[in-house]
Amino acid sequence: MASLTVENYIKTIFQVCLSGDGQAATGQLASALGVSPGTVTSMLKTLSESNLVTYTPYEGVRLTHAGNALALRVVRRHRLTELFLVKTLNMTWDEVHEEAEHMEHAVSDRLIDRIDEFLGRPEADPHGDPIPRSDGSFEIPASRTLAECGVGDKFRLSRVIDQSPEFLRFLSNSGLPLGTAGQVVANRIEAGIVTVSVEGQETTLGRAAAEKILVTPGR
Amino acid sequence: MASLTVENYIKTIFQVCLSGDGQAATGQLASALGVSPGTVTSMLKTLSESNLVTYTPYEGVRLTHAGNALALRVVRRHRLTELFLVKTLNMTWDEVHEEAEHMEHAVSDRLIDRIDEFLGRPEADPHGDPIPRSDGSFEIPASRTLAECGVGDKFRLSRVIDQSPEFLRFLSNSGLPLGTAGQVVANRIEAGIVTVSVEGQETTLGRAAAEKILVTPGR
DNA sequence: CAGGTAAATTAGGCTGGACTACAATTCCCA
DNA sequence: TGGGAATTGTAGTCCAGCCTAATTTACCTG
Repeated sequence: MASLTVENYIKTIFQVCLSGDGQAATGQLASALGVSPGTVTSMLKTLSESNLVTYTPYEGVRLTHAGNALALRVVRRHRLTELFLVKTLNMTWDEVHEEAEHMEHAVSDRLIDRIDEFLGRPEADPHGDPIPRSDGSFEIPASRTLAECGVGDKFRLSRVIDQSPEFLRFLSNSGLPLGTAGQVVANRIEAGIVTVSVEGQETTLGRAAAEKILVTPGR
Repeated sequence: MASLTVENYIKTIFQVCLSGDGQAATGQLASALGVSPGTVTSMLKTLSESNLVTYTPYEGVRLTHAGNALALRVVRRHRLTELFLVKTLNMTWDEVHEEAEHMEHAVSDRLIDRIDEFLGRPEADPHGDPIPRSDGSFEIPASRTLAECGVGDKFRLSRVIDQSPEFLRFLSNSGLPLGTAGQVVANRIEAGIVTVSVEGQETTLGRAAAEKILVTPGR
């Protein structure tokens, strides 16, 4: 049985690998986990001995098949927990991450499967993050960032990368919850802004914010 | 912030104290927690230094005010979690204890308060165990064991002490879920059995089983 | 009231997971 | 292409929790 610490390392390696070149560097893990680089190095050896990762000193770490499977289980627990809290208790998308961060290590896979069934086998969590399935399969739907859209593009807001409570609350307050349909009315690279129109209402976002929002082509 | 281990020690001390003379012995804690006696002794010193317990070597341990408050918070989290799982996912009373055992350390008090509200501030969990309130108050309703009832007594099944899945399933299968109303038709101390009638159906229990079932006077 | 037994404590040791300080490596640029 | 900066790795230390074995205490009974 993987310890809470091991699960967190594996999950973090998974996320860093996904958002980069498929490898995770010691320093990235150290800052993501809030521990010192030396601690990460020694843990990577441990994980390597457990055959959860392949580790090449001074180069990086990547998940083995077993490591990937564990990461997907942890991510699945996290995301289904988030959605469960939203659906049952009417919690908001900015509240659930913190709770799920702890609960993901405490709920059994059996319980998670029941939650999955109760929720009707959802594909995504409240932030639009795809949910790994119980058979270990995992697909990331195609999408692009709002910053990549051209003027006139119609879109549907499908996923939010920056999940800080502040950003999520900003989106809610701006009438931009998940699933929102809209159209890009301006995208000025020089000025670093993107303006969208949603139900007649225009909102302007900085480029950094627009890059944290994923969209699919709108209707 | 109390560690998972500390929370488990405090909760166990609480339970042992309640079911006995208000003190917990080292050996009782060791077997309840599944650790060696020596381990308990050293942990009791730690807890004592944190002012969660008062510890007298060779005599026993009892909770301080702070220790009692912590125990009630853990018990509250456990019991509300159990009821939440039963209400939302239709889990059965023999399934939820194990899950709650882990989740009680992972859910925040804020989340628990929302669950409490969602459930309508219930008084008892699926086994009839009373739920400590958020203000720290805690009352144990008066009751007696089925073994203490006399022939002819009408009762309502209010709480089950033995919460092993096997026993709970036995009760369910015997038509004796929580809340069942019935009447004692025999109580033979020499034979060590108690026979009850529920909706015309008679069931005979051993004395040990009858002592694990609490009842309130029926209508 | 002496001695045996059961329970509790002490002593010493181990492992997981963290730290700091220092050494090695890699990278990048002049 | 050499050298400094940034990144990694190594070594040694610490603490929480656990163990076993040896010792001490408390209690009970003859």
